[in-house]
Amino acid sequence: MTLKIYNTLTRDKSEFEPIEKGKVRMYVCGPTVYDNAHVGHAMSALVFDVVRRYLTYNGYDVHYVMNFTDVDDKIIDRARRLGVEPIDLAEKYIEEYKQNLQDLNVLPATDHPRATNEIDQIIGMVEKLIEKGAAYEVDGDVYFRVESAKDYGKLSGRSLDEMNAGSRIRVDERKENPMDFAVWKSAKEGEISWDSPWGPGRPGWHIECSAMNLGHLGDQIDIHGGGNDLIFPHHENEIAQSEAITGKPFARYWMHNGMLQLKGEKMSKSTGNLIPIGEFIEAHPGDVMRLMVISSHYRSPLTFNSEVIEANERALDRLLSAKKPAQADAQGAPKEILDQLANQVEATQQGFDESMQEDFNTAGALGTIFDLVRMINQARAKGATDEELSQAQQVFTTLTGVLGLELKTREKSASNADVFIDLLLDLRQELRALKNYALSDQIRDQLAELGVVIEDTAAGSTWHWE
RNA sequence: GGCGACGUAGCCAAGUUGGUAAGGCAAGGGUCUGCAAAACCCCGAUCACGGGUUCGAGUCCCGUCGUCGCCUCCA
Repeated sequence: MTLKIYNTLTRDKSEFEPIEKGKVRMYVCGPTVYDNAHVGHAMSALVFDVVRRYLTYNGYDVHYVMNFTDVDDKIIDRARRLGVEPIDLAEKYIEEYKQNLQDLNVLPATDHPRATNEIDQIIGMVEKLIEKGAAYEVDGDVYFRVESAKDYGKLSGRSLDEMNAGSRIRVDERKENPMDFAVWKSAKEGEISWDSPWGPGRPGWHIECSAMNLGHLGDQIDIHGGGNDLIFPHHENEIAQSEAITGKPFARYWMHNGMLQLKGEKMSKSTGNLIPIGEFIEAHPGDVMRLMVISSHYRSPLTFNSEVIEANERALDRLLSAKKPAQADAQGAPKEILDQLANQVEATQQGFDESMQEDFNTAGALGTIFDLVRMINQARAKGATDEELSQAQQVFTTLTGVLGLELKTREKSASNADVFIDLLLDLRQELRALKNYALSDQIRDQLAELGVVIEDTAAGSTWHWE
């Protein structure tokens, strides 16, 4: 396999080679847990879930770490306003996020570390940075000295000169360079804090990710992921800190997903245009969200609106159609059709890999899966038996599984109304036999209004919830 | 102002190293059906605009217009 990955650091696509053969160390920046997560977070989680699944599918042993930032200004502010402890607030949203991920069929990370569990490690790192002259303390705060990192700006493609020149940052006189950033923040009166050599305080945002990386994955990792809004300053700073500490190149491949666009704008807290994951999940299957994400390239912005949601709901139905069993009276399909089906299975397997290997081109991969769907349905329509369909359906299930699609066949229901609906269907069947179509259609229409969709086939009628 | 990405049919969207455009949704026509539904078949673009390189460009170069992201917390 020759997998190519677009690397933000080098700004090109290059062949993926892990540090250690057969193993992948992968870290993705998780959310700051001060409120419910929105579908933009879901996009990022889904993108990297697919990356992880594809690597696993190719035989890599993937160690996947996704962190939670569970202490920072926003958490503290919100907790204070709500009159609760910051830790409890964070805990609540961590649990909620984990549930969101489960609803989206995102595999749990190998580790889900949190900043507050890494304080000792962080303090140790800050000490080391000071020792090495890469950080300095002022009034209980510790700042990273950006000028100590000779290649600062290499990820985001900026230079310190440029940044300082057009700077919109209010200058803190205590800093040596306006771009210096906090690795340790002194606590204000009454704020949650931990003791440190510089007095009570808490970690800066960037250092915690460095700590969790180094602590859980080692000095060097293969893939570091996150939204492209994190490139600067977060990931830039993570590199500076980590490399200052270890003296080694930090992550080999930096992957960044594009932003989800709602009403033509990035979905974000500050502008108030957002949809919580929970809200979306209540209205649509998780597969719909996933389908939206994988039907475009992960680095592009994702168009998110009701039209696209609806289109993908239909697309999901179409995928589900491939799983349907043979017709009740299936006699076997003509050889010509079965040959075409076999060819399509092969073409799809090959096309899937070719697309995925090209920087995880999930949209292309999905396209070739839809080709298989059409061929399966065609074979079924031409009388293929379950036996004749089975191999193609297995491949279909495997490949959609690599993309993380659940494709749960719609259960008849989760309620105990089933027996009554079955009863109505039986009744309707008899009315149809008597050619009393007025009444039988009335049953169908009224059930439809209640969300029950009836499908008549040669072998009888079936139903499912809308 | 600086850095970066993008602009492909009504909508979403793919397009590997340049050789005449995947797929999904919608719309329309047809098969099947008592009628529907589902499924199947048929049907649509010269790729923002202008120039250039080339035998040949959506795919490389330059310019114009437009959209978006980052530069401040952010997936």
